[in-house]
Amino acid sequence: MSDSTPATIEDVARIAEVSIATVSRAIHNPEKVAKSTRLKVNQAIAITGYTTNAMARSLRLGRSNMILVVAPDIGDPNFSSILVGLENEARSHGYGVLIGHTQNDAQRALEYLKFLNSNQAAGLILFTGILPFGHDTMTARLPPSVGIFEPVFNGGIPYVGVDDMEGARKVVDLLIAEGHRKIAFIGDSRTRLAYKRRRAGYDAGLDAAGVPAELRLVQEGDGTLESGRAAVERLFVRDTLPTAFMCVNDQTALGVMIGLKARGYDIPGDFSVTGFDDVPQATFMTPALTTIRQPRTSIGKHAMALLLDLLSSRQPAETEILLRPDLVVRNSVSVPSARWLAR
Amino acid sequence: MSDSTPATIEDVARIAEVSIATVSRAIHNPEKVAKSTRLKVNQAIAITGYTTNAMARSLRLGRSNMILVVAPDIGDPNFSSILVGLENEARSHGYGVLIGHTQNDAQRALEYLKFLNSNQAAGLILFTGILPFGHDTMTARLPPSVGIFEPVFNGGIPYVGVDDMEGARKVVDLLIAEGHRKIAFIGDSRTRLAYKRRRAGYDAGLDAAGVPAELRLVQEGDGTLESGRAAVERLFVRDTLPTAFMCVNDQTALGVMIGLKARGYDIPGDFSVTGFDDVPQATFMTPALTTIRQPRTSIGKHAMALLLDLLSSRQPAETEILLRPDLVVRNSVSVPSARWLAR
DNA sequence: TTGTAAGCGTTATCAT
DNA sequence: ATGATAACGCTTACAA
Repeated sequence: MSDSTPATIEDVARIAEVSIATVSRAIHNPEKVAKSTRLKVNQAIAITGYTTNAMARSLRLGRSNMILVVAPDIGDPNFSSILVGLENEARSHGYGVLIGHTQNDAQRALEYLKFLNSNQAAGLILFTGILPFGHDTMTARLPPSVGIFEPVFNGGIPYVGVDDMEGARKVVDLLIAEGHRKIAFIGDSRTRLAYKRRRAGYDAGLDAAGVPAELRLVQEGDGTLESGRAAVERLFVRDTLPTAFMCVNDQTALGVMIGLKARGYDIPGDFSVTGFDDVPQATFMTPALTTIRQPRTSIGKHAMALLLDLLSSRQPAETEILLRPDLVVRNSVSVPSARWLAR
Repeated sequence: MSDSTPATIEDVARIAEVSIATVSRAIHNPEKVAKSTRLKVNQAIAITGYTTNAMARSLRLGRSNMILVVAPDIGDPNFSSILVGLENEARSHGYGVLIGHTQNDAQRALEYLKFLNSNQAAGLILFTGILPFGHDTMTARLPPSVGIFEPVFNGGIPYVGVDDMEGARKVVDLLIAEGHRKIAFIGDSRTRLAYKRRRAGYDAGLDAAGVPAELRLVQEGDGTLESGRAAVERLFVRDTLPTAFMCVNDQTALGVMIGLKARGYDIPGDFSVTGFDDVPQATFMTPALTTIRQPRTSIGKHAMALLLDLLSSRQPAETEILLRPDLVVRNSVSVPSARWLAR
């Protein structure tokens, strides 16, 4: 009973007094074996504590029950919530999640490719910004894959993201509703599609409200705290100051707040500031940041579900799933300061 | 060349004009094959793009190259930094990291046990608070394992943690140096060893400074924000107020700060507050929290290294590795308020 | 130094 | 409805 080596299908077969083929069938095609036999097998399994050896199974089947999740930075707090969604969905379908951390390093990424080549992973979840393994030719060798946040390989791979444009619209609409007309946009000029979409939402929102776009109010940064602070400095040099700063992400918003405070301004008394992402720190900023929440766990869940569908090739696979982001109203937005309106 | 199915060892052997045994040897025991043969094999490998099929290898070897990491909450931001350390170390030794998320649910944990039974993982990293699989008898069935933060199964499993007592000492010493004598300790009465040790550090620090311990200043909570707030209320009912609140963790400290602010006090003007852990939000609290930093990435690295050692049974394995925590001085501590000293 | 062959635990094909 | 058996790709005695 308390054997040192784990029970194999053969042990089960011996105890149940059937062949190993029958045991295998009893497990995977119960309807193809007689009820009485099934019973015997189940008892034998209970007695032995048998579990299928996944290695042998994968070898035989030619594919594993692992999904490789590759991200540039698994230490990113944004990553972990998505991981929860990915993991839950995978587990409930009998899949395990293998994680890889590329640090945006192609060499690292290549090492993970080996997990795929060596059949250790049946599918792949790719986080934005990676797609590092070689080039187009690579696509052919890739197993069923799903991207997170953005299309990969020019749309060759389906992805799950958030409707950035809608999120940005919600922000602009709030700002407009509060009475703001001079709204700066601190963007991110890096190539992520998400950033472009947030900018598009800004443009569309202004347009819908009949507010003429002022290009001088649009500052391109790189999504870092520092670039937010720098944008404030640049804006203060011009003669046109905004009454609100709409930022491409929370990091940038934090930078903007720091820059504004350094100049002695009050938020939201003198200027309103908004972010995007709702990072964990957003609640703790002073003032607490009004921003857009990414439904992270949900993104993970959907991405994994899509991948699992791909694996069983049940569906032709949608190429894009966009989730609805929510506006989180906290304390960094109020009406435009009379100080500027007066000018 | 651009075959649809991945190359096997047989393809390599055919091209190199040797037997598959020689190929295997050329890969894993290069010194046991002639230089010229090795060359031929390497060329053939390059031509075919061969990668060892990990499934077949693991099946044959009887163990995999995966490490299962089981945590109660993989969404916890503290988890992700440790994960980075774990992952880096594993990868650099050719191991992959499989993650499991138990949500403190024994049922979930059991599902992961299957990964072990089915030979999908060669080793196990356990985060505090899990040890959910059955009881002692289980220990026998466990593969080489390492705990994080705390001993598992009464020390049956080695672990890597932080020297909590030393960390707590650093906090007390700081407080004492600033002139505090009435220092409250807001603890966590749950069974984690770490909490006991932090308390021990508090006691030792007071003792070393010749400050008599006042039991009334010690409040036991449960590590949550709410328990910090509650502790403040309880303390204010007594007649002995502290000048500083030393908290068992950052969450509790946040609760204390909220409670104090609600009563109209200034931090650190009226009271000093300290935490432990240095969670990401600590910088963003107002005031920024003075706390103890857990060397998370390093913990992960050491834990994985220890496990890998265990796997190759090179060492008798130390049962405890305690890392040195650092004091992070920010703005929540200053000298005791004259207001209280005057009393 | 190299080759032959057994066997790791499965699943699936083909008989029965 | 069930059983025998080949094959998945690899590592490692054992022989040569």
